[in-house]
Amino acid sequence: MLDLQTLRNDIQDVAAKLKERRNFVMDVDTFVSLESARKSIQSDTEQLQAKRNSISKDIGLAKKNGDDQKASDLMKAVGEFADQLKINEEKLSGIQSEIRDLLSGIPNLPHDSAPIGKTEEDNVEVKKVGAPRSYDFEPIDHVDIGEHLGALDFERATKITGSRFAVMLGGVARLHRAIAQYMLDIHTQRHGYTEIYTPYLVNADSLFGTGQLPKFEEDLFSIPISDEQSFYLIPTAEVPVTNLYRGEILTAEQLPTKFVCHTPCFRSEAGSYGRDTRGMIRQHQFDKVELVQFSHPDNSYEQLETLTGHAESILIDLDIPFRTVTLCTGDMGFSSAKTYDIEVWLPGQNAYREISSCSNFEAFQARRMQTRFRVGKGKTEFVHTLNGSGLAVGRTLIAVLENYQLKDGSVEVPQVLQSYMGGMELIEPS
RNA sequence: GGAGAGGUGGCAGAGUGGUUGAAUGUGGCGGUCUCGAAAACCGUUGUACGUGCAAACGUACCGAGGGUUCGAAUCCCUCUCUCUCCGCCA
Repeated sequence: MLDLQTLRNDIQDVAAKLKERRNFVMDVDTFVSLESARKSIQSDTEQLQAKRNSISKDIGLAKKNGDDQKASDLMKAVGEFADQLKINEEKLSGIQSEIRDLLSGIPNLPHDSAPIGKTEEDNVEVKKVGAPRSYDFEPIDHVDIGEHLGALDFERATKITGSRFAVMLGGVARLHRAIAQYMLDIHTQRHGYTEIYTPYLVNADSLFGTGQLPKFEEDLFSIPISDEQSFYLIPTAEVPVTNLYRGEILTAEQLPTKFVCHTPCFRSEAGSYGRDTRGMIRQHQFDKVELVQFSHPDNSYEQLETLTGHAESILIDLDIPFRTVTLCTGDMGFSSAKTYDIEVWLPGQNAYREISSCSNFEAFQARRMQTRFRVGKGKTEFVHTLNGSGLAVGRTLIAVLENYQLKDGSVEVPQVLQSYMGGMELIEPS
């Protein structure tokens, strides 16, 4: 959510920036007319409320003094504007919720350092680490590797549930677990994150807080629990972890607070039919190790750099080539002010594919969640929130399988993961 | 799942229709005293929004949302959470 005061003061400026950078057309006229209506109705309403409150106090006093005549005269006086007050109050709350609805559908303003562009073609590469290795055979993709190993079973997953699910077996299932364990250990021990375990089902308020609702409900799996309430399967650990401090006021000393959380993620992938239908790239369910930070506004951009570095370090340790790009303004998520994507090299696709997305949301989520901090006894201020995948476990598994494949169809276990695999150095066909 | 009891300020805990944004205690902050500290005493101590250059004034908020009333922390309804007992269960 953008700052309402800023919108009131600089609506044209904000609208121009949103158009230029996000190709988002803001309904300025509606906003301006709602605001001016709000202003006059609120002022009228509060004046009437003040009048009613003061007369009501006098009624109390009159009754206390036994002056029933005066009391009933005063009650009559209130009656003269009671209807008007009620109408005003209803109008006001209607307008306020319209303003809120409008506001909650406006995406975040990109940071000045985010490159302006429309599609992923306009993303800017900032870093390229490691060179794709050369193979003396034609590298195959993880689906074929999994098949050779007898360790990936998409058909049975489809039978059990449906398309876009996977079953992993034996060494590959263990490798998947090892990758998650390894990432958690690195981020807690080397990078100072606190491990956190959270619910996988969240309520609508939490999804509003991080920006998935109200606009992107079709991307979520929901579970109705009563006529008026649903729980939602988390699309990312960002949702429960960031909402940890929803509605709370932190102290400045608590910043930055850093959490790492391993969860499954559930996405309906509506609107992506036909894309990445082969293999594990795009699933309804996948595991992810997520990094979340609550930061002081003054250094959230430095924190974004270090957080991105934390995610990259996993690929460096695994010795898998990757590149990091700054997303252009047109390719960024709704809530983000700046995003780096880390793209891992997949020999089976002969391409770099997204494995992590690291974003600074500035106060956009904090404002929706009402997460603030206080300096000493001073005024409260919104925190900045950041998060990044560190990394997507399923895609890391794919990257390991494809980058470490051997000619005979077996797969080497990366050095750093061997201790998590009971010393196993090679995954062979079962 | 059944029965009962409750959600009040950082915390504890009063308050069942009328100057109650809320007693009292405690914690926090400022001060007096002291070489300093403790103790004691005095003062202060929530959030958000609106109008305003500001000072200030006003409005809303006692789990959430509705309702009754001139007036609601207090009465009514719905939801939610916590606790106790029973049942079930990893």
